[in-house]
Amino acid sequence: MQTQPSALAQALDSSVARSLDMDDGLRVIGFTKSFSKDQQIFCEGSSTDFIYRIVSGAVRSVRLLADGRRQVADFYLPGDVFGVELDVERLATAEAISETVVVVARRSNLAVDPDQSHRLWRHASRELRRCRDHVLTLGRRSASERLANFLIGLAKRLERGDAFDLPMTRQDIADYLGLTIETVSRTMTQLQGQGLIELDGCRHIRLRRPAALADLCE
Amino acid sequence: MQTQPSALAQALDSSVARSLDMDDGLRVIGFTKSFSKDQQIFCEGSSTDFIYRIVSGAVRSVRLLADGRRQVADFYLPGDVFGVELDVERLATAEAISETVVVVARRSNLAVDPDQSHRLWRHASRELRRCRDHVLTLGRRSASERLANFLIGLAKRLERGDAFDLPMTRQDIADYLGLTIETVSRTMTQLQGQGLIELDGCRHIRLRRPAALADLCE
DNA sequence: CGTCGAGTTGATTGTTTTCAACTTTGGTGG
DNA sequence: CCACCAAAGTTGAAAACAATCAACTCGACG
Repeated sequence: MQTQPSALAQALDSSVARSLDMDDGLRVIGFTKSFSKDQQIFCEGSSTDFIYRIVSGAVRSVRLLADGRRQVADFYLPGDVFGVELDVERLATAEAISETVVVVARRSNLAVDPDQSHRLWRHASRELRRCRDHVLTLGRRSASERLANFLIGLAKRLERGDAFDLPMTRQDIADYLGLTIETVSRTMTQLQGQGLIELDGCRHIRLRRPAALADLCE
Repeated sequence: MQTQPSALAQALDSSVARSLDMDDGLRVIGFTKSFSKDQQIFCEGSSTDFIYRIVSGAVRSVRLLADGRRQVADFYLPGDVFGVELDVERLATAEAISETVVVVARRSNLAVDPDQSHRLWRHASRELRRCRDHVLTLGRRSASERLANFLIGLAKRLERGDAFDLPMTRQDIADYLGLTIETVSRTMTQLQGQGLIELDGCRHIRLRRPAALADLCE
């Protein structure tokens, strides 16, 4: 199964097609493509025919209200697949948070294999689960619960143990958690004051008492 | 394709198996089953092998935090299919809001037909879309924006024009919108005061200026 | 007609936002 | 290498919004 040369595929700034065996069994032949900080990967309303897997860097999925209020729907980290949707049009915009490399594949090339198709749906299903957890957080948790929950989830996904670098800015975190940047900042300080986390610069974090943090999330 | 008699199918309190041609093309042979107000249809952690379609009544999907805070993930209305998930375990509990009749079908009976399977996923996809809209609402909208958005969406789904009965209590609305019952009540009164809606009793609503309501949602 | 659950309204509190000033960080060029 | 600058982050004070606590009203049903 070869990727057809396409306008978009040819426009990709990567040169070599690479075979990629995804963790979850998704076998994809795609192209690597690099994005610089804040560069758009796809935008709301665009076609959903391409799916992506992050090689390095990080991505945010963003939606805007008419007056500019911003909601970050999700973050994607190295190894994550994103952009899998059955709808024809994208509902959100995807942007690179930092210098980011992704593998791009044409969904229609995968979907012909029912087995691959099933794996694609597994991703959509994971997405739905994350989205539902997000609803619970935004609907019913306080600022400190939101942040604690966020940090624990991030630590787990980054697989770096209890010390890691935040890939995103305070503004991104705020827009993900439905808070303001000031509230995120204050809550970070507060968690640090309680000895639950340790900040070294504003990006590097260590979870000092992960269990106590987890208690905050209920 | 016949439904196998199963422990659960036999336990259903309905007698006749009925063939149902769903609006969206889902062809299902299932059983009808009735639920009384507040009765559980399925609970968190249970198997996802059955899917449901509402014949009459209404259903809420609910998640709870450890301390009892409640989040309504979604409402389902007559004609809606719910309970379609790829995960093995259910993440939320489904409860009848009022006297409710549903058709129950075994997902594994449908999924063998790739065409039916595709239609099932269409539902999951719709669910994801609704969930993402919910995130945007809970993350970034004020109480009056949340309520206006909710009422407009409900009016559209109920297909009764601008006047309809709310199938759910204030508490359910509050738990769906991430507010308290008092805030929902006050916001209703406020929207009425602005001439945007008209309340006749606490259940019957008429949207007097749908366009102005829609403006509130941005 | 009385009771109970649901809903509304009022007063007050508390959390988060807003506005503003200040500090830190990271990158760039002298 | 250091100084400077802009962007990002923090902190403080005040305001706004929604939550909480409490009393009251409405409506359905016996």
